[in-house]
Amino acid sequence: MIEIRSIILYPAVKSTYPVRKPMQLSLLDISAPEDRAKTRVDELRRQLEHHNRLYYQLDAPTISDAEYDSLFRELQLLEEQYPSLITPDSPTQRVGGAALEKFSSVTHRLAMLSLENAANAVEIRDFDLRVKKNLGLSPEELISYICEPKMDGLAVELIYTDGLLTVASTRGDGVTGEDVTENIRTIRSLPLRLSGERIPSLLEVRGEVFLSLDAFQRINAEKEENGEASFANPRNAAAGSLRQLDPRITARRPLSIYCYAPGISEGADFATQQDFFTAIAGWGLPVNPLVCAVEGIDEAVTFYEEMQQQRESLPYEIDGTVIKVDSFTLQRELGEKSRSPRWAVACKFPPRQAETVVEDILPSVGRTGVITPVARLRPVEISGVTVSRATLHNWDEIAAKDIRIGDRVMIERAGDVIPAVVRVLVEQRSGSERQFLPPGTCPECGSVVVRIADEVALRCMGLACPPQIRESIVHFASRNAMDIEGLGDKFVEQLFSLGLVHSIADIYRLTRDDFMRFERMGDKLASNLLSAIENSKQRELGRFIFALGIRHVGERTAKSLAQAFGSLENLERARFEELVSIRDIGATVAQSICTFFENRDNQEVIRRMLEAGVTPAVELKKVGGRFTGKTCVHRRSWTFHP
DNA sequence: TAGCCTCGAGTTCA
DNA sequence: CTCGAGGCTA
Repeated sequence: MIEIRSIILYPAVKSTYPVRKPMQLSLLDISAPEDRAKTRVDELRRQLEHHNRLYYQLDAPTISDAEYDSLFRELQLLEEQYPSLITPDSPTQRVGGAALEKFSSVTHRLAMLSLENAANAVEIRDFDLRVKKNLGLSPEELISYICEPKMDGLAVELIYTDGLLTVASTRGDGVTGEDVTENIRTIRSLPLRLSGERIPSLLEVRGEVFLSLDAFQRINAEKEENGEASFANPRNAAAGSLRQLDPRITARRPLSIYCYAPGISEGADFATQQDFFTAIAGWGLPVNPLVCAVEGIDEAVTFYEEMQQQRESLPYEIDGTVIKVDSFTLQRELGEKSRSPRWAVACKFPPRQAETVVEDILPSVGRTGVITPVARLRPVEISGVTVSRATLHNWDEIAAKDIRIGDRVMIERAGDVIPAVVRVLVEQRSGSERQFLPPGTCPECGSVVVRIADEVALRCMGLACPPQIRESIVHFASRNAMDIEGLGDKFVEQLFSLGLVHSIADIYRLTRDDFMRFERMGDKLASNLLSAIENSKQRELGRFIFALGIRHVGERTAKSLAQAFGSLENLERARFEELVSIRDIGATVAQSICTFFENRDNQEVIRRMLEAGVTPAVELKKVGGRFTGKTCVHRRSWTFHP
C-alpha cells in the first residue's frame, strides 16, 4: 500500500485573535469622530474576515455565532452612520443591491478549457505514458503530479485586482461566460479582499462552485414546504442559485467554492501547482484540503481509488479526481489541444446505474435521413432525474448487446447527462422478449432504406420524407444557423402539417394570416415571428451555408467555406478541385458540396430565397486582432472560370 | 497505414 | 456527451 504525502496548504493559523476591547474615549483624543469610527470599522472588518475564515475554511470557529452577529451589527451601524466609510470589500457588502435585468458577458483572457477523461486505472496510466512520450522521457520515469477531488459543481473564474475581488464569471463556452460577480460575493468562505504577503496586482483564479449535501437538502426541504419543485441534484441547485438575477436569493443559498487553477496573473510567479495552492491559500482563498502531491502515476491511481471509497462519506458530491502535472514548466512544454490541456486528466468514477425495462424500441428519422433506434424505458430515477428514453446509437449496438423489447437492462447517464443502456440482464429473461430488426423501409415515409457500404448507419433515401424535411427546416432556423427566434420544432411542425411550408424557402413567403391560423397565436407573437424571419435575411454567409444542411458541412466547415469563397455565387460555382484545395476539406466533403449545388431542387430553393430578399452578408474580417494596423497581402489561391 | 485530432450528428431532461 | 467518420501527418 502506497502512502500518499499530503501537502500542507494552510499556513498555521493562530487559534486566538487578539480581540480589542471597545475603544476607550479619552479626553486627550482630539481626532474627529469619523476618524475614530474609521479605526473601529477597519478593526471590525479584520476580525469578521478572520472569523469567517476560521468558520468556513478551517471549520474551527473561536467565537459563538451570537458574538459574530454582534460584531457584524456594530459594523453595520457604524457604516450607516458614516456611509463614506463603506468599501466594496466590507463584509456587510456581500449582498449587493437590486436584481439585474440580465447577466452581461465576460470574455476570459485565457480560455477555460475542459479536461480529457479517463474512466479507469488503465486509462489513467495511458495518460501518464502520453505525458512522458510528449516530454521525451522514458516510460519508467516518475512524474510529480497533483491530485484533487473533482468537485461536482460549476467552474468559475475570479479576478482579483490589487487584491480586491472585481469580477467573477461562469465558464460559459470556455471563451465567454456570464458576469456573476454579485452572486459570487455572497459566498462567505471567499475573501472579498486577499490578505497576507506580496499580493499580486492581478490574480485570476479558477475554482469550482458547489453546494454541500447539507445545504442541498435544506434548500430542497424548504422548496417542498413552499410547494415548489425541488432540485434534482446539488449541481443543478448550485447552477440555479448562481444564475439568480437577484443576489439576495443567492445569498440564502450557502454556496461554497474551492480554487484549483491559475489564469493570468501579474506580480506573482508560481513554479508549480503546489506553489500556486500554497500561495493562494496563504492569501485566504479556499483550497480543498484533500489535495495531494504525489510522485508517479501509481500513487495517483491510489488516490483515485481511495477517493472512490471515501466518496459516499464526503460532505459534498465529487464525480472523480483530477491529476495534473505539478511543474508549470512541464505544463507549458506539454501545451494543449484545441479543447483540453495535455497536462491534466479528469478521472471519472463509474457513473451511477439503475435497472429498468425496455418497453419498446422506436426507429427515429433525423434530418439527414439516418434512422436511429431509441429505447422507450420504464421511467426510472438516476442521480435525481427520471429517465424514460435512451438512444441505442445504431443497429449494430442492438445486435452486439442483444437488446430486445421487454428486456431488463442496466442504464447509466454517460457523463451524468445522456442516458445509455449498458447491458442486458440476460439471466432475467422470461422468454417473452421480442427481437427488433432494422426496418427495411422507412417507418415514416415507406421509402427504401439503405445501408451504405462501410457505414454503420441506416439511411432513408426518400427525398420527400416528412421528418427529414421538418428537421431540415428546424435546423435552418436554429440558433447557430439562421437564428430565427421563436421558430422551433413546435411551430415548424404546425406549419408543416398545415401544408404552409414544404421547404426552407417557404419560410420567407409566410404571411401574418398564415400564422394566425395557429392555435393560441396572438398578434404579438405573430409579429415577433415575422420580424425574426425578416431579420434573418441578413445573416452572415457562414451561417447561411451551415443552415443549408449540406451533408458533412457543419458549422466549422461552413465558416471556412464562407471565408474561402466570399460569396454564395462563388461557392455555387466552385469546382471539385477548388474545394479539395481548401484545408480540412477532402474528397468526401468536396463531393458532397458539389452534389448539393448540382441538384436542381437545391438550386431552385436557393434562387427562391434570394428572390425573397435573403442576402447572406459577407463576414467582416475580425478587427482588433494580431494583424490590425499591418498590411496584409492576400494570395489568390485559384482563379475562376465563369 | 496507423494514429492522432477535429468535426459532424444525434441525443436527454428540466 | 459520445460516437463515428473525415482529414492530415509521421
